[in-house]
Amino acid sequence: MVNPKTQQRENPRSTRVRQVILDAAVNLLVERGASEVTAMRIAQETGVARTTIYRHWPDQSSLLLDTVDTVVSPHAPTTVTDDLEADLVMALSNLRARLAKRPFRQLFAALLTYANQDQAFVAAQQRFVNGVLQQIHDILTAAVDRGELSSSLDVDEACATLAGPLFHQHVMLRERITDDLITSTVERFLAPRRPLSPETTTS
Amino acid sequence: MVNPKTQQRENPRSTRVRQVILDAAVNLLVERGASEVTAMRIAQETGVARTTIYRHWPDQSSLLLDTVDTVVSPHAPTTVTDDLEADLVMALSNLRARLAKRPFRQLFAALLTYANQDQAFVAAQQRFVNGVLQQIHDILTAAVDRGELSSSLDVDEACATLAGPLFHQHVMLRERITDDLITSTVERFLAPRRPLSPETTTS
DNA sequence: AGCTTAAGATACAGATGGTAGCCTAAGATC
DNA sequence: GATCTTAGGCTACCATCTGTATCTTAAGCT
Repeated sequence: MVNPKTQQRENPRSTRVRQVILDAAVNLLVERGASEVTAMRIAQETGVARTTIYRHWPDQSSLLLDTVDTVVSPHAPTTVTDDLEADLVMALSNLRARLAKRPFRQLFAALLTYANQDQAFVAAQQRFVNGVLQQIHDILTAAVDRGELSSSLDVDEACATLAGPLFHQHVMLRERITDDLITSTVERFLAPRRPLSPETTTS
Repeated sequence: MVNPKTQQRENPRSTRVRQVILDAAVNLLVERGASEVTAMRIAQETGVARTTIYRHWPDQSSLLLDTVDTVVSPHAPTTVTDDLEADLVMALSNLRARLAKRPFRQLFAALLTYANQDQAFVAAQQRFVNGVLQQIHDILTAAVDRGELSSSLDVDEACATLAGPLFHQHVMLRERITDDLITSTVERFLAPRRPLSPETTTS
């Protein structure tokens, strides 16, 4: 909401209090869901006066938006080797781990719900999903750059092909993502792009 | 909530009123989102007394659960021909149409949100998603039955492979599902299962 | 026609979101 | 260190909303 950069210098007390509020908001979002991210709840959680929260954010929605953006964690740097298949399997494993971790379900549910009514949340959702896809994206573009994948490859579509099945399994079906799903997804993606299949698959 | 089958015979007035309530609830869910499915809103929408709604459903959550189940529309019967590729393209096109239609986003957002706190909604979500996947599932099992696909095929995993990319595109990214995504998804799924590729793809 | 039951209406308690105004202390300025 | 400005703490308040209790009335069964 308030952007510290554009203001002269902010009262350090304000910055501190706002941070306390945001921390509590993040915690509530992750542990209890978006509906619990309210001024009242945060006040009784932190000791900060409820009215102070309203001084920083006009309503629940804008507070939640900032909270959501805070949760969108910084992506770990992508390590790219020369083994495309191994890289992709690693990336999908990381994706699985990320989906399984705490913030994901609550955060994503909140994004979907509010994105239906507020464009700002649509943008937040896109930032979030793109962050989650970052590794896969990096690996693919690197492979294109070094000629291992055709330069005519539609990287976004490839991301959909690779990440889609995992999302489907975890978000839609709420079921476990098996190692097998990961390897076969990568395999299926890579197979037609190889000059000749080294071994016949057991399918 | 109340199951008419297990009761002797219900007052027709009650049945009528409950239907009016549910209809309004469905409409509110689809048009405004789950947060608007409240006794107050429905009362002022229908003219039914607010207290009457509480007589049928103890709280907002159970009313919403029934509402959600009402929206889960009956699946159109699946038509299976002997052209597997065409069938799958058709099924994915139907899926795309279904994702794009009104109820989907609001309904799914509601399911995700409440499934994080209430097991009953987890089950509802699974019913819903399975319904959406029904066609693909039918087509695949039929193909397995007539020997066109290996009997060792994991049908659920195949569903994930086929539907996953579409979900990814529409739900995660909120972007359009192109014809190309559909055909290439089907193509990629079918390719390694063919004895010999009839034509080389342009990838 | 009479009886049972559920809907309608009103009133109430409790929780919550958001605002206003005053007091006080943190921290900036001199 | 004294002073001043600003923002947080506190209290009170209003409006909205959920859920309950109670009474009246009418639908529909016998």
